[in-house]
Amino acid sequence: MTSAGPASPPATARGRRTRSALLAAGRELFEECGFSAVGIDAVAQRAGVSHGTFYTWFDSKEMLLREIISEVAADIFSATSIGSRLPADAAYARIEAANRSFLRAVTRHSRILRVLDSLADTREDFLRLRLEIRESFVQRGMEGLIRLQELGLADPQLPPRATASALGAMVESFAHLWQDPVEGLDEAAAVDVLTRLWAGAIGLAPRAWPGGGRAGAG
Amino acid sequence: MTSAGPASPPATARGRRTRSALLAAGRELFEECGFSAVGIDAVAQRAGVSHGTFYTWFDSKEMLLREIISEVAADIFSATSIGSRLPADAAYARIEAANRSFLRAVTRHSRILRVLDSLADTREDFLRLRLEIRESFVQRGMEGLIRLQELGLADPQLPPRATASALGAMVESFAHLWQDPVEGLDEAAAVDVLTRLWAGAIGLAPRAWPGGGRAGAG
Amino acid sequence: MTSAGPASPPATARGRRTRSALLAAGRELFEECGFSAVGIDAVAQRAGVSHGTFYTWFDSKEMLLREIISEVAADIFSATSIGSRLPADAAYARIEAANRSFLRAVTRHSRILRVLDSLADTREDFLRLRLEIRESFVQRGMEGLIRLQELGLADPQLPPRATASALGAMVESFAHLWQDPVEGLDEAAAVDVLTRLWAGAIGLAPRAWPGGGRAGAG
Amino acid sequence: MTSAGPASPPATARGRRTRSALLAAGRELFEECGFSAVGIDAVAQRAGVSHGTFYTWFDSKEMLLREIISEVAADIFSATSIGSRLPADAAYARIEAANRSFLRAVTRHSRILRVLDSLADTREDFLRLRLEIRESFVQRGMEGLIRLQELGLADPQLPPRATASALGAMVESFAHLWQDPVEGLDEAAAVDVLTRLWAGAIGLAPRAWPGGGRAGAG
DNA sequence: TATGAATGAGAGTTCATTCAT
DNA sequence: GATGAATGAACTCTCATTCAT
Repeated sequence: MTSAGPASPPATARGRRTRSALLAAGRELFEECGFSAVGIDAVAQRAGVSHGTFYTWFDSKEMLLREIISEVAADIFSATSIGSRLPADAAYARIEAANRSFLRAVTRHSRILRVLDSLADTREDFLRLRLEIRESFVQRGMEGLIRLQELGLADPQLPPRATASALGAMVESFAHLWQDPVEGLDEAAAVDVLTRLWAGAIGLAPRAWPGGGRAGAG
Repeated sequence: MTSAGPASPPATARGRRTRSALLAAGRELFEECGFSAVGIDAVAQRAGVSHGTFYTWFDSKEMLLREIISEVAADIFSATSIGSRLPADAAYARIEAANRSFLRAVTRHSRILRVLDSLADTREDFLRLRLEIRESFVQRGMEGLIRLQELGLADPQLPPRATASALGAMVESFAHLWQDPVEGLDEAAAVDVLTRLWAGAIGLAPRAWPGGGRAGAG
Repeated sequence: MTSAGPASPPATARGRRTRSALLAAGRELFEECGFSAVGIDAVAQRAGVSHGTFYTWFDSKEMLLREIISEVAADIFSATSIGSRLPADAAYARIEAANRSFLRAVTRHSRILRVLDSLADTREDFLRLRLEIRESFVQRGMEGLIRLQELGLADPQLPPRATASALGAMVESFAHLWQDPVEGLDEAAAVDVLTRLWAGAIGLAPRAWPGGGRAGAG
Repeated sequence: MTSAGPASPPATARGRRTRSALLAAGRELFEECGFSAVGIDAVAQRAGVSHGTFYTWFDSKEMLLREIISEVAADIFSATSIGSRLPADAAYARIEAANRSFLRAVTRHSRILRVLDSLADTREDFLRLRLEIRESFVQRGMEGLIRLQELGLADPQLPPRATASALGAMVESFAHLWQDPVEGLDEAAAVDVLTRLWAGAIGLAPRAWPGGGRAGAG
């Protein structure tokens, strides 16, 4: 996780308030307009401070974004690391729980993550940041898959890393596309579909499915 | 598909050459640096003409990108519409063929598609363009799924549109992550994994798999 | 009168036609948009020839204007030099005739004269051109005034040159303000007012007025 | 009168100084070179600031001009609205006073008014501004004429509006032509001539003239 | 003669950043 | 800490003019 220190840490209550206001204003504006379309003027104005004050708290526009993203990353990390305290045989339920919390986390930060994406395209450091965020979820999926393969509950021919990458991307992309309850799917339904797809994809054994197997297909 | 007409079409061979050179230079630079980091000067210089000449052929930087993307879109459309002349029962093979050509097409244009992505974030018109490009593949996947569901060869509980969206996103995202033969997967292996995931995800019936079923799992 | 030679004189009928078309197009556009807002492109396009052809016939945009103005100047000169063959005692009628023809001439060329004005402001050569055009009318007014003063028919205290300048400017300005039949005055009425003002201004003796004097004023 | 607000009003003495310097520099340069020939760089340089600073105080070159002209307009308005506290029978003296102050005001701003003229030719908004400036003087002349006509002291056949327009234009044009003490006329003489012409033009009754009538003519 | 592509100086404008107060 | 004025590099775009064909 990249550290994104302030120009100098706030020493007073007023300083803390100003800094937070800038952080919040920046996040809102980046989400609304993207990175390059947002000027320092706009950030300062929305935070209710003058132009120059921005540089009291941040070294640059980029550092502001970096710090915003740090917060987002921390939130996503915590979303992907909790849970998993389910009994080992409840594979399906664990996948479902993981999908739900990741879907929620990504949806919550969808817009700012896309801002990050657009910078990750050309900037090495942001790319690393981007991959780190994904990694926590992918890692977890990979470990789960390996365990299931070892237990003979998942298709042993699947390469764990690539599989987790692909399925992680599936969930994440879906979260972005799904912005608002598009396609008539509420969260529960979305999680349901994604989990069925995931479970099927890794060939999760019928006895590990809720109801003991998959309905309908041959 | 948005039309992206030139200021005026070239009337001479020299004009055609210059225009192409600008198009090629633009594509290279956008891929290397992203949209906003590329100046007209750089494009003109790489094309070997003066910067004023750029405006002989394009109304703006944006129009240049639009035209580049038109070419990309056309290429992806053709990649996703050919084939599928396999016998109706060879479901797995058809999915595999579709995945292969889409994976190839997206990989081929990976960088420029990400440039498009970054603009799609804040610009309505580019977003539409982006969705159109995806749509051709999603549409095809959806139709295939519906047919299989009707034949009783795929999980009937899956909502076709959302499923095709999610799986399409999986393939596309994988293509982006997979930039260079990362993870030790060559194209054949990548297509194999993705197709296995896809087939499993939709619950493709064992008798439609190559070898009559999936190895190993439960 | 400033000569405004072409880059080279037209040697063929086609050449003559092209040249005229450019001249006409230039005049129309200058009148519609002013000098600096008109591009060579626009002139060429309206004349129905290609961009580069313009320079076959004119050295520069400025030379085009110069030539257009030459035509205008010639027209105004002829308008201010004809007539005056009225009997010497018909002073009022002569003033009226001069005013009418000048008013007409200026009205006819009102817009292009203002284009000239705007350049005359900062360009010595155009200023000279501008003054020359005025001069023909002023000169005539001055000579008339001197004759009338000598005959004891006009206020002898008026300095001829300044008086003719001021009254000439009055007629000319009126022509510009009067663009279209504004103020409900038709040409006859306008000429009538201007002539009454002129005659009164120079103190034209009552016996030289139509009807032997001015109505009403004590 | 069009308002021409700054981007934001200066909050410090330094800001006020800079803004004034830009205004003064702009006025000088517009007067010397005309509007379109003056670049922002030149204005900034003459004001002794960097060109970016210009945009701290003005939104555009056009707005700079607009503000300069606002000042001019205000000055001319005040010049044409004061005075007229002379006894009602002193018609000639009142005309003379009005002519003097208008002549002075226009002379003072001659060059910038011509810049305005050149823009008024093609730009609706500047035209309106131009007419407003004239209007204050014309209006006053018209009202004066009507009163004199009612008192039987001026030619009743003259249409007030057109008459005031024409005579106003006479004075204004004279001011422009008269740039420097050309024609050997000093201000007093110029005012004298213009007032004689004006008084004669409207047929001001002899008893209202200084000395009880006009010397010499018929 | 006519064409249309190429040129490049120069325009107006933006904005991240610096700094004296 | 906060302010707001100043900076200047960089940007997109225009257009009068040149010239090979």
